[in-house]
Amino acid sequence: MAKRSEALELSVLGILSQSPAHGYELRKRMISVTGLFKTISYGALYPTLKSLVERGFLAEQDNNPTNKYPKRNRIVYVLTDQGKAHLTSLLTDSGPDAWDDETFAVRMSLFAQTSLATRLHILQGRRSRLETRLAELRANTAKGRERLDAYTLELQKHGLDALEREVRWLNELISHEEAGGLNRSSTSKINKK
Amino acid sequence: MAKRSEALELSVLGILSQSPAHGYELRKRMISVTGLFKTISYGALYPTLKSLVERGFLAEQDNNPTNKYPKRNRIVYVLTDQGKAHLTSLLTDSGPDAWDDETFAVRMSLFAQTSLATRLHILQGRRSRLETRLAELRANTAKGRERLDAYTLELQKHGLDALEREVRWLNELISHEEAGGLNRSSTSKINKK
DNA sequence: GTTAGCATGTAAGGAGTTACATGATTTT
DNA sequence: AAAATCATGTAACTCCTTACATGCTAAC
Repeated sequence: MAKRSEALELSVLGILSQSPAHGYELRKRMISVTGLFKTISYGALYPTLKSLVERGFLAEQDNNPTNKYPKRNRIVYVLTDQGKAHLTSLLTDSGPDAWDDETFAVRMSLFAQTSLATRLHILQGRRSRLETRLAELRANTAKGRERLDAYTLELQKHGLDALEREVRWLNELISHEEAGGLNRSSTSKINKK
Repeated sequence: MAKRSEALELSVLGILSQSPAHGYELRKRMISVTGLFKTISYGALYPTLKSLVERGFLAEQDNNPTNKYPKRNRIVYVLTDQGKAHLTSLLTDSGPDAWDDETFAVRMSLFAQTSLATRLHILQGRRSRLETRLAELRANTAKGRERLDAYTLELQKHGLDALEREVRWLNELISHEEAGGLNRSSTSKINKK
């Protein structure tokens, strides 16, 4: 249970850990990070915020995010200490959900707040998840012989290609981590050409 | 409304247009084509089949798909004439839903049953959808300057790269279509290197 | 003979979208 | 002053997953 909701909550907590924000703004920031994949409707966002407040993870700052825009009926949300602790624990105990397409991106965008061990755990888990998919698809392609038409073949080829590419990318990220993390080494070596 | 359901129904009808099958088998075939992206649970599949039967698009062949496995309580589904017509019309009048990630793959896997005009329409629609996303992301990246950490940047770069790659792929597919379709020309020119 | 895989189905519940409802503020 | 955009929220509805319930057949 709680599959996507975990990803949503995680990204809300993650963004708020960087700076407080109100719902409308939150959504835009979410799109810019996770937006490669999905957008979230207010019908999902506001109830989530409400629930996080009820559980003590967020507090409603009645106004002023320290900058522009005088006053309005905006509600600025801030992480509570409990919320920070919750975020840390979510980030640390990553179950197999963390290898999912949607969740992985959110988690990686929060890597800066995690330990090397956690990062490696997630990257390797993701890689092995993709390798399993890859193996299944290849077995299928080889065995199948289901006289597929040119279009379906092209589609499969493209999908396979994208998967292989992501695995290579993960391999590079893992090497970098093992050599001290992305922060330390030059990032330009990845995806250089 | 009916967003995913359309994709589900489309892929059921599409697969059955190639040959009759029962639910269990159908699901496996679905995974092999669309499986790059998602799998479907029986809790979704069987009710869908039921509904398609009720609407007259499918008929239940009580037994025997002409081959092995003597008899069992398997239900083999066949497209009715109405179902064929429905499939054709779904394939032809493709609204903006057809550019969605999930739906696009299903539709492309059925390209062999469509006209050149339909194929071009979908490929171009998909491309312009991706180009819009791309433009938004780039604008965001350029303007933002939200001092993102190395991990988030790497993630964005990878996402951008994948998007650009898909656009190039679509461009090649479109050229090939304009030159007579994938069937006619050598497919090896695409994704050769 | 018992485990593993084939095969179908339903009920409860989760998670999110769409559509609606409302109002302030900024831009034209 | 109208239009666009910012901003929050709720209720109904849709679609799907999970968990359960059932039974056959093949393999070990």
